[in-house]
Amino acid sequence: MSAAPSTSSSSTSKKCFNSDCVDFKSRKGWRLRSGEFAELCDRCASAYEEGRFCETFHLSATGWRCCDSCGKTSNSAWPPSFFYNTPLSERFKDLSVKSWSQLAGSGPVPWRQAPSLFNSSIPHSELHPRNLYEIDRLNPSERSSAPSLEKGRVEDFPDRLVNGSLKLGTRDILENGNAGTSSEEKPGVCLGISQHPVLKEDPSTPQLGMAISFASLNESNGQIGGLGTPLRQTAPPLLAKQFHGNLHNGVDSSPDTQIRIGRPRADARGRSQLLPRYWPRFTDEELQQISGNSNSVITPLFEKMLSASDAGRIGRLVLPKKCAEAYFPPISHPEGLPLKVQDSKGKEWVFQFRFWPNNNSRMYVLEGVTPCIQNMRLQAGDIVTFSRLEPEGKLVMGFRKASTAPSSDLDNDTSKAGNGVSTNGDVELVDPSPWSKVDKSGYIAKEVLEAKSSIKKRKSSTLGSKSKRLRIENEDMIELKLTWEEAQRLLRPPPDHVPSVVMIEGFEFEEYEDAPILGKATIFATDNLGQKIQWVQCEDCFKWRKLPANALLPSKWTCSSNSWDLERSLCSAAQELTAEQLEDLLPSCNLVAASKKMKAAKQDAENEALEGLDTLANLAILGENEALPTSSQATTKHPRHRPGCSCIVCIQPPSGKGPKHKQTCTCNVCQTVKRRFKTLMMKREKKQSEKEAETTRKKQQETLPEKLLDDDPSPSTNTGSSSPNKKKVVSEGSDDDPNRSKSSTSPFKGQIDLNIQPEREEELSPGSDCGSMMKMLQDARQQMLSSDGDNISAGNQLLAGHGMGENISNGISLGTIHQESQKDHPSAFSMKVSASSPAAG
DNA sequence: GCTGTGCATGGTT
DNA sequence: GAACCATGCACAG
Repeated sequence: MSAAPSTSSSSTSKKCFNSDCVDFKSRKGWRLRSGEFAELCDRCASAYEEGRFCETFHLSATGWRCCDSCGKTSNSAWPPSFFYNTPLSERFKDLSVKSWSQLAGSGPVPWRQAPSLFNSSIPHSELHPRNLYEIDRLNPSERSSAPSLEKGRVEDFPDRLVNGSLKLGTRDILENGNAGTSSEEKPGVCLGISQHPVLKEDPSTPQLGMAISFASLNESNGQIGGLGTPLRQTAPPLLAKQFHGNLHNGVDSSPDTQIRIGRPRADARGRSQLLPRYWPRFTDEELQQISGNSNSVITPLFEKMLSASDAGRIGRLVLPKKCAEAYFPPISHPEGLPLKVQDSKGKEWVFQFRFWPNNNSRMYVLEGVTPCIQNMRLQAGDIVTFSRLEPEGKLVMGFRKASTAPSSDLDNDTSKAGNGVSTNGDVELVDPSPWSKVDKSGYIAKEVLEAKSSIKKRKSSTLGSKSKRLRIENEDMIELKLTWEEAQRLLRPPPDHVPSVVMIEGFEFEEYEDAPILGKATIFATDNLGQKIQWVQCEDCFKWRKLPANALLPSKWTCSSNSWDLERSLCSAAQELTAEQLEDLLPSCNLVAASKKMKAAKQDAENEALEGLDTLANLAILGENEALPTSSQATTKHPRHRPGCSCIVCIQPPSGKGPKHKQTCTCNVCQTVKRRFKTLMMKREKKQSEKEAETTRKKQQETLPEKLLDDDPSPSTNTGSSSPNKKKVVSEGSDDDPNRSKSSTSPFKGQIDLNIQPEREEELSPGSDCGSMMKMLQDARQQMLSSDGDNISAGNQLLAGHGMGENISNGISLGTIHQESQKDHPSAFSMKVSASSPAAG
């Protein structure tokens, strides 16, 4: 076997991709892994188009070659191929008699056992939905215009009868290389296959318990097509377009046949039957993960975004009909079959694959998936992928969290980034919940953009198609709330890159030639020396650190990353910024709180305390008379919870009349509430004391002449605008260290009353038992919402400064942010905050 | 009353 | 308008 490797980079050369060729390139060949096309000379291009090259991709030796393993006898100097446009006749010439004998003896083969496009290196955008059957029906001349046949749907699914011998035969075929057929030689393959409607229930159809193996084997080796002897006579031109990718899946069992982990790859046959949203969009990493270190070939079958029903507790995963019929064993009885599925970790699950009669059709479901879904920590909006390992034939169920799910709409390389949102840690910008993730996949962006400008038209997406059900409900749209300005702050140009600024609807937008970087939100300022700096908050200790203004930070930043100030590279180091300074900085940067809140939303659901606080706050906000979603719904929809979560949040009944917490309760939730409340109160006190001090000072200045006459040193006559109790607070002085424990003169005297209402100092008493924690939170929120901006900011800033802003309940924090955003940025992204909205619930 | 099952309904493509 | 499919809902255990 010779190799004439040439890489995609050859595009810079004028030489043909085939290094053995001295001609100059002039035509495009197959798609390279790089996404470019191999550029070929006429001669090589013709050879390529005629299929005179190895159809097995050899990972270890890129480029063209002749391959003994797959039986190609083409000019050794000419390249292997992805079998793109390979005439069937060429392929079938390579079939060994042995293979066909075996095939003949294997009986009818489901159409789905036909060749597959697995491991195609052709991006989805290059793959036209086309199933084998369709392809099979094409004659060579038609193949050249295959795309025009896109709509040539196959009305009748091929029979999926399978018998036990088929598997062996199939495998044999696979192991013996190409088992393709040509229209000339095996004209009956497709016809025979297709003559049986898929829904035809043939009682004689063998019911294979773990039939995946056979199906997979067959399917993974497209060449097999309908292999029954009678079908051979009618085999249509096979395996043309579907082999955008190499056919090596199982075709070539030679040692050098290797999995090519490439993205995306799929079975064109299957895909042609499937809606695009079910097309498998595996990344290399995913495939690699599935395959592990084995030499198994992965056959991506399909994927599906989990609906609420799928991810719910019912444990029924509705399978796309065509996927089920294409890739799963045929079932003729509603009871279905048990199906072994291996997850990406190698754990094996057994689901019941069955169907329900439905409108003269069927609904296919996998039952019993709840444990698996929970094990994978999947939620509605996440994507489950089904693939098959060859030659084992194992069905593998993978998953892709919505946060990293490639856009099901984008068939381009951007899909890897997924959802149009960078996955490089920036997902924290949005809520990690499935719904928010759904959001991320385009909906929020769409809505935001629509709301803010007409920059981009709404993109219909798979998600959009499911919009009614998957669309974020108002009450779920709680996390992302950024103004353009804020969003701009998050965008950083790549280092040493100066963005150009464009004006859109009165807003300045920085345009980056290269993709901007979503960095950690920081506060830019100028230090005493007049130097531009930025303040960044440590993810761990929440202390603010001063960094050079040009420091480009990752979305997650901790003190340990502080290479600019080694003395403060530890969380234990004191914060340079005083509370006052921080306070001065923060009002203009609620972005910080917002971003942190979003970041918190991304945090794993393990932080029960914080979650509990959120929900408790929500409960308080909504009021006990306002219904929350049922516990199950909450579990499903709560941004930070997963189905089955039994934390205090998720177990809250719809009425909110969940478990009450006593003052002595020391659960995480209560402790967190206490801690936050304490901090909040400290901040308030401080604020008030400052106000009072300021007022007093002014008053004193105003009354100074009088004071000269009046020896009364008491400031008791001051202010009037402040609470009568403030004098006492003033006397206590402010506390620059928000972490410092409250002074003994606090109304709480070291004891936090979970039932108090923070803003009503007259009600602040240790013994107060006037309300529940929920009521407290509710009042707190109401106060914050009804307070002036300063108070709002104070509360928000305090919490943000303590790294809690992000953990405030949605209602509180969002309400706050919303208000400020509306105030400061009339065109702020107005992500609904119905969770905290009075209209909600 | 809860849960699971099977089917029906209705939105979406 | 048909097919698909997410979800609702009645019913049984």
